[in-house]
Amino acid sequence: MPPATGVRERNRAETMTRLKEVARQHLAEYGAAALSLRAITRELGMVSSGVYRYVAGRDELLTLLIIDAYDAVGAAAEEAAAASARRSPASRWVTVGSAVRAWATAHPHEYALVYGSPVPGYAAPQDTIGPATRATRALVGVVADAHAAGRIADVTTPVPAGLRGDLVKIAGDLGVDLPPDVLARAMVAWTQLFGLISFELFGQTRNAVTDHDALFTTALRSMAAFVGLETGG
Amino acid sequence: MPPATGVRERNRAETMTRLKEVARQHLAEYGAAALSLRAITRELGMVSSGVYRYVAGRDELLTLLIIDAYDAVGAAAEEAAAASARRSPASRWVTVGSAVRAWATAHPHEYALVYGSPVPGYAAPQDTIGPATRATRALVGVVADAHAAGRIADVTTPVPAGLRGDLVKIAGDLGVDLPPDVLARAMVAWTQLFGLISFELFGQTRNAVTDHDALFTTALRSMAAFVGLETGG
DNA sequence: TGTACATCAGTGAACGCGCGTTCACTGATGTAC
DNA sequence: TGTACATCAGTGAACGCGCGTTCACTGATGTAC
Repeated sequence: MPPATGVRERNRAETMTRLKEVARQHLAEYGAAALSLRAITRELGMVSSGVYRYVAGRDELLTLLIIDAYDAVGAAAEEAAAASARRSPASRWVTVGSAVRAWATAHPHEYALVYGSPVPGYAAPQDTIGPATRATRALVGVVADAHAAGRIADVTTPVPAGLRGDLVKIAGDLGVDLPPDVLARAMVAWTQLFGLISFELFGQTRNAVTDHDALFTTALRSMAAFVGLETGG
Repeated sequence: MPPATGVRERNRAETMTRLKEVARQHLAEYGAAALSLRAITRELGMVSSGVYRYVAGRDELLTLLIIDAYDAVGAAAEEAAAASARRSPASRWVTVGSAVRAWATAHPHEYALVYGSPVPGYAAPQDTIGPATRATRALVGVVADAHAAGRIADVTTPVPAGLRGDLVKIAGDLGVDLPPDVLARAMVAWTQLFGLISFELFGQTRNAVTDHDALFTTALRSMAAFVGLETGG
């Protein structure tokens, strides 16, 4: 009785998994710019040309890793959002933001791959767009949940005409129901979060900040208030 | 009558200038990771080994470019701060922030060199620390000026103990007189600014934001209010 | 002013390196009858 | 169940590339007397 999946198919899937694992390790250790097909296949115990049975070339491997990274940070954010569903909106913002930061500090090169300077000579294909929005959707989702529950302070931010259309479209793309001015504040908070993470990981606050945990918590709480998210239970 | 500066000295200074110019061009065109001594000397019309009369190696050239970039963005920020000295604190924040963004969009690879993911295999020496703080000092200076003039709203942000010491030291290093909680808000606004610029330049808002000018102005105004900077004249 | 020596910018050849990708091949796995 | 052919994962050699850096050199510029 031959197994439902033949030996070839199983081997292939297994090798593909190992390939991605080794590639991820190399990315973590040396960074994206230094990612080398030859080095990876060497570590796989395979001859360098063998990799072309699995990926079309270096760019395709990078695309796989980018999708992986977006999915990983997206999953971390979604989990944190789900786990904190019953807490106050402000507390959820802090929780989800901290989850993103925790993932980033644990995987600095993967973070740099997707949120840092673009890899020279590489153009991201369409496949990366979907996974790219997962983390954003989780963060904005916290704001949308708060809005739906009527737990956002009643402040209004002036939104110029040129931006209004963008915000309406973004809300549609993310599948959330948020007034433009609230979404505008959420985007400001969103960029603040990633700006702070980048400064920490890329060394901009070196020689200045020693307690990044404290800075982060303070920043996240401040931005939750800025967005208008309610605290108390 | 021989000139005060000999032919050799003049030639050397001129070649050094050209070298840095070409290097900057290559950086702008191909990015830091692709910066090649051979390509640069080729364009200089010099043989590749000749460059070692001017720089010790690739890392030293990168250091020169990093210092240049920090100085350029710092100068842009300082000019904007000085030119807007008589305007309201909030207006100055918008002005200085916009100047930083204008420089960044005009020099994306230089921006990426200093605020993007670190160049693999390169460790920044001490020489880059001084110039690195110029832009920050200009931005925080706007807040400090407002504080000195009593033009910051009287809100307080809770600052955890671990962060307080960092903030006191940072204020000292930057040579500004600001209470820790105001400086904490300034840092949040500072990271927001660079986060938004990075998202724009690195493509994170592609397919979503079409009017970056409007988003920027909105974000800067919001963050000025967040910090507590007064508007009106 | 003229001469002898010292400095040093730039040359040209060479080193050893690792890279991505191609190509014809072998031999194990799978399939049709 | 057995045989003949098809598929395809992985091999091994080779291609051409550009890189950073070293080294002994030449010839113009500078300096001391």
